[in-house]
Amino acid sequence: MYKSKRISDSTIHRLSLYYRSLAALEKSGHQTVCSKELGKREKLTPAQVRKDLSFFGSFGTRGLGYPVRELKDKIAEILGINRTWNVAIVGVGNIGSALIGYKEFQKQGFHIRLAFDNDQRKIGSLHKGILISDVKELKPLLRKNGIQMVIVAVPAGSAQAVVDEVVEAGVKAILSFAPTNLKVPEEVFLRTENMAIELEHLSFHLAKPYYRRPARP
Amino acid sequence: MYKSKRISDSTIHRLSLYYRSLAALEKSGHQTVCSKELGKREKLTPAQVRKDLSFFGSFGTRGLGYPVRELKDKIAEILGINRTWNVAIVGVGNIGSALIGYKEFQKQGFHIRLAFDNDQRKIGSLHKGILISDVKELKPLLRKNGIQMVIVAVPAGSAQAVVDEVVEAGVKAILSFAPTNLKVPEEVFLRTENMAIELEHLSFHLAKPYYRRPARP
DNA sequence: GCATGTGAATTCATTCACAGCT
DNA sequence: AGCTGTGAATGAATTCACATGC
Repeated sequence: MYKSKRISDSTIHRLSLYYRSLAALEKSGHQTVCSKELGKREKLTPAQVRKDLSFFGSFGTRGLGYPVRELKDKIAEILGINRTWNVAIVGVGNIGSALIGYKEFQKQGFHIRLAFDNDQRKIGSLHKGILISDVKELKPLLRKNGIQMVIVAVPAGSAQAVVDEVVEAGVKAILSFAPTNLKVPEEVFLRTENMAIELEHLSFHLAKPYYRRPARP
Repeated sequence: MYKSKRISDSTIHRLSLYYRSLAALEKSGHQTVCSKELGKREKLTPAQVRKDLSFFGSFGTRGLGYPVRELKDKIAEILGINRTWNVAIVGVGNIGSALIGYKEFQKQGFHIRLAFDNDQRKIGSLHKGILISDVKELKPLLRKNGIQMVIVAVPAGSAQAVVDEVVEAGVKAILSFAPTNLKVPEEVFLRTENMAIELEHLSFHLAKPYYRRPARP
């Protein structure tokens, strides 16, 4: 039962995977699913699935498995995606503009409410239905629109300045695509994504195949 | 000296981080750096830095630290980014077109040579200097152009079919942005990125602040 | 003295294995 | 019988601590 143990990033990540499998199972009409089946779909052991879920409660029935619909809803609640979030994007370059149009975000309840840039040619124009505002207006607009998450997609050189403003506006969650280290206060949650690093994993494995890890069970 | 131990994904990831810090240090004229300083920049312990590097050799000098330039070059060699790679992108939608224009890839030696789509309106047109080919031509064109890595940025529904073709063309490294589970043979290295999952980490922490992990040392 | 490189110790994550419920 | 939930066991990653060399 509901333990107050520290939850690891990998557990959260796997919850997201379970959520997607459960959504697919629900669509195909499954009522229940067992940890073995769920694990098979995500290439994880049944024990891993059960352990992950056990951090948050007991959602299954012995002998039967888990109710698909209920477990999906429960995970949505845990992940905080049983509601909508107001998101802003700073930087409407390559990545920023791609994310504005990214359908998956809408589907999961992440609504892009605002977009910012510092390029006068972009400011004031519409991009996929979103008005692009001047980044000078960042702080007041974040506040006024009740933005809860900000995606930073500006060049490395301007990222820290943007992040500082975002923090000052009271936003507690930031996802950065700028390839640089950023400082935020303790209470702000920051994740940094770097697409180039993903490709470096590939090149590492191509360059040094003998380091390659064996396939998961 | 050079141990043949299995290298974890997290170690590879950190090598990429070190590489970036070293590049910055080199630019600012530093000749040497110690594990403490490098660790501080990446929010890691000095021991972690030394251990990571020790998997691949001994690059430092006791009492002094590591030679910035040399260590950077060594890591580039380990990561396989001391050379260029031929990359193709399949799917010129939001994500795909963003990646075609993503400057960091070029900088790291990842050259986007080909782009594919199934939309007749896009096929034959230029996108940021890259000709968009018909995805029907995928297999022969990958072969003819010596493509070593493929980035899959198509909708979930068509991703497996694309991946199958890519595998048949002999490509051994795939980075997928499709939000779905993909099957590849043992010898093909596949990584799946999911932007929505990144946002779910944020919402998890916003929704349940009491689960939040303490800041790293 | 200073900082690396590395076994040993520790912490964290995963898997095992089984009691307990349906 | 079938499958969950969970302590115990194992395995992996990180940190400690110190011998070694500049």
